[in-house]
Formats: sequence, C-alpha cells, structure tokens
Amino acid sequence: MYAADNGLNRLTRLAKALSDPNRVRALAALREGELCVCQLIDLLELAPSTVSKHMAIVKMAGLVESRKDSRWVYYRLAGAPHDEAAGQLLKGAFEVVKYDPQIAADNTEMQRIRAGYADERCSAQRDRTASSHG
Amino acid sequence: MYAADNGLNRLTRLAKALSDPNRVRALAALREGELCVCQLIDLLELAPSTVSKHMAIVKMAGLVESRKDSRWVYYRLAGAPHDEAAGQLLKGAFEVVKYDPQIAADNTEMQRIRAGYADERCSAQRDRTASSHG
DNA sequence: AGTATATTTCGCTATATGACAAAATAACGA
DNA sequence: TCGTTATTTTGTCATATAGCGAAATATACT
Repeated sequence: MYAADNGLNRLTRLAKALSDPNRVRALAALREGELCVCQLIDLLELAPSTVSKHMAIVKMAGLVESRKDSRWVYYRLAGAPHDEAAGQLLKGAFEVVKYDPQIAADNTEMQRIRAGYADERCSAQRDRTASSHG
Repeated sequence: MYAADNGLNRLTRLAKALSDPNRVRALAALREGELCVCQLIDLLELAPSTVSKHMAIVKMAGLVESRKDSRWVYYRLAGAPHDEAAGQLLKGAFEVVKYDPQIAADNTEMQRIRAGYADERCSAQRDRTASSHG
C-alpha cells in the first residue's frame, strides 16, 4: 500500500492532499459513493488532466481507492480498515467544511450529475443502459 | 479572530499549516506546554526568520496563540473553546505521527531544551533567575 | 482496421512555498 | 543613550504546485 512509511511523511502527504479546495470538494462528493473521473470533471469544471492529477494525489495519500470498469475509472473514499488515524483526520476535515456554501452547492450539483442529466459531457451517464454507473 | 471565514478556505489554511514537517514538529512540541521562539529555533535548527514565518502560518490557521513577555514571544496550542472541528483535525494529525521517530527524538531534545542546558543559544534559558521561562 | 471516448502522462507557464541573510523592530541592561 | 538579545519583516533564490493543452494509452464500438 502507498501509506506505509514514516508518520511525518505520511502526515505531510495527507495534509498536502487536503490543502487544495478542489481536492476537498472531490473528496466531499465521494462521501455519497464512488464517482468516475468524468463526473468529477463535470463537478469541478477543470481540465481532465488537472482532475486526474488531483485524484492521483489523494490516492497517493491513501485517502481514496480506485477501480477500473471498462473505459471508466471510479474513485471512492478509502475503506475504514486502512488507517484509523487518517480516517480521523479526514473526518475532522469534513467537519471544518460542514457548512461551506461551495460544498453545499456541490452536493446539489452532484445529485444532478449522478442522476445523469441530459446533454452534458461524460456520455457515460446516459449511454449505458442501467449499469453500475453512478 | 483569524479563523472566521468560509469552511473551505479555513480548511485549506489548516491543511497547509499541517503540510510542512517542521511546523508539525513545532506543534507537537507545544503539546507539553508553551515555548518561546528561540526554543523552537534550537529544536528545529532553522534560521530565526524561518521559524518566525512558520509560527505565523500556524497562528493564522488558528492552531496556536501567542503572548509576549518582555523580549520573548511564547507560542502555545490554541485552547479548546476555539474550534471543535480544528481540534479534531489536529488530534488526527498527532495520531498519524504518534510513532514517528523524529517526533520521539524531538520529545527527548525538548526536555533538555526546557531544562535549560548550559552553553547554548537562547540565553533566556539560563539568564533569567527562575521565572516563568520554560 | 479505424474511430470515438475516458483517462493519464508530458511539457509548459504562473504562482506559492520554504530556506537563508540582512535589515528593521522591540525590549532589556549597562 | 548605546549595545545586546529576541523576533519579525524584507529581499532573494530554488523548488513545488496547480493549471492548461497536446500527445499517449486503454478500451469500446463499427
């Protein structure tokens, strides 16, 4: 696993992962369940390459895991068994942003994105019959 | 107070504060009680200006408070009443570094620094009779 | 095979960060 | 008042980071 070394290095990696608002927005969105990169692109409105790098950073920090389903890569929050301390840290982070208006807006927006609103990018939303997507 | 605004901004400031190992070392040392800047300089072995800036960053994040006693500026961890969420975050951070060898070494070293070992810089350690210093 | 879609890697630019030394402040002591 | 000590501010440098677009990869569909 990525998260094995020295406590200080690990904390540094975790804190850096949490020190960018767009990464925190992505993590917050993942609380409702896994998302593919294209959905996160829709939410954050950043270039695909940028989102990809952000997700690589939170993954290296051990905060998320990913799986690949055909064309899509799905990210989800890392499971509890992984690391108690990191879980506590993340919980504290979510607590801090609990009432943040951007996070609230993202929540609403994510519902639309998950529902698969028509005429948007990330055609995965509507092209797949009724699969696990979303 | 510094810590009043938007949750995402606040979290970003907190996470950045925790994303440098030297700042975390300083915060960990402060768990045992307040320290003046010169003591932190002895511990971290960084230039005074560097330590000063580090402490300004953790103060802006709301993690520490300071008081000035004549020539010296003492920093301490911010009191509990300030912010439940930030406290939880910091607690998680300390949990992550619980078994870090550098933090353990710092603990030992801090005992010596607090005791006021002879022939070191930060003369405050020994010049003052038996004052609150340390 | 060839096209389209999803994601990542690479190359680049602008800005942020951490380090130091030197200068500026603040406060004490002779 | 002058010199000393503690701290902060300022200027500078090297490196890290976040962003994008273009190119590379991976997979599906025709």
